[in-house]
Amino acid sequence: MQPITTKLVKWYDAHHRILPWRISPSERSQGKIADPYRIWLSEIMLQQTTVEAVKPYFNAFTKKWPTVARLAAASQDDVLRAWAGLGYYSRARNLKKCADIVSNLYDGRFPSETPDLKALPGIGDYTAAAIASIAFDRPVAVVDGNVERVITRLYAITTPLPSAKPAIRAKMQALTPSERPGDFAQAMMDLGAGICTPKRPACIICPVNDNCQALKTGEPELFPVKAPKKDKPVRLGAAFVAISSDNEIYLQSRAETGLLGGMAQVPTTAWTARIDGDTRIDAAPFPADWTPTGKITHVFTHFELRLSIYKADGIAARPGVGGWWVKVENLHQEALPTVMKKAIAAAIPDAFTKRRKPE
DNA sequence: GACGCGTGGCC
DNA sequence: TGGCCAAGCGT
Repeated sequence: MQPITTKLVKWYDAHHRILPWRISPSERSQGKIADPYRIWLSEIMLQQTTVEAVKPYFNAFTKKWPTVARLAAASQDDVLRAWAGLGYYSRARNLKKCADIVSNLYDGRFPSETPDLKALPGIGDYTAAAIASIAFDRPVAVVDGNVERVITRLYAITTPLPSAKPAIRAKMQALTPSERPGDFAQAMMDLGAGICTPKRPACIICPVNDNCQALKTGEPELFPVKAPKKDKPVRLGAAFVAISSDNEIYLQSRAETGLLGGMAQVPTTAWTARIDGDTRIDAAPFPADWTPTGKITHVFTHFELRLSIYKADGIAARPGVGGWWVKVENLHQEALPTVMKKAIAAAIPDAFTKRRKPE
């Protein structure tokens, strides 16, 4: 019987996904070489984010900024505007920082060894290994959520995550070949994404079902075992959509770090857990006829936000405290996170009616 | 090691 | 429908 590694690479040759940032085995045989810039960009975007969500952003970014030097020449605000909607905005801030370093200190060439890669902003254990493996053929263990699931099932590891991570990494390192380590890593991730899925895995067509200890238990879905998660608190607040007589709305910049750091917002109260369930308008950005116009709910990773939306129409004086006014039809050019688009849409239902993915 | 950090799709 | 999940990182 062939080893697991061999089976998976053969399976990858026959069944790999076609992705905008991927050089397939057949393309490589025709001389195509992986571009570390595109591998890096895709890996940053793919952190905790689905392939389908990433594709349009990846295409927009590479069209706008074909090289790391071009990305380094952009402003952080340009990058945040292009990233708006993709989430985890510290990734975009670190993306720009990393591009600056690679462009200026590394002469535009990404380092190929994992310690050097890990030293760059936004690149941790997983991403350093992925770039070293996929772009530079280094035989390092690439461990993401897919690999954790595949490995814990192959070996029926019952230790809960994250405690099991060292054991998972050791198993992955032992499987990783010196020939085509990048294709092997991508084979593990494609297997996890398409066959060895969290729910209802397709074990019947899995190329390594003979090797799977979890399948032998009869309940492969029970792997990986995870530590219980905490419940989400609810936070409350109010947001203020000011509309001028010229059909502009008032935006502000959020603080550079923390939640939605550097992104745009409409004025808002603090978001606090309160037992009275009420919000007040004494924190409005300027005096106006603030009218309740709806409520929105938005679920972040670690809390649920319920915002009461207030609207004021026909403001002529255009007062403000350090923000700016934007025509409603130009709102899509701003670095507005989804929660703020929801808040604005509560006051102006057709503000974002045209589907705006990136660009 | 635990926590802060977005968003959209799925059942 | 709401809880779960998706190619994690920084502190």
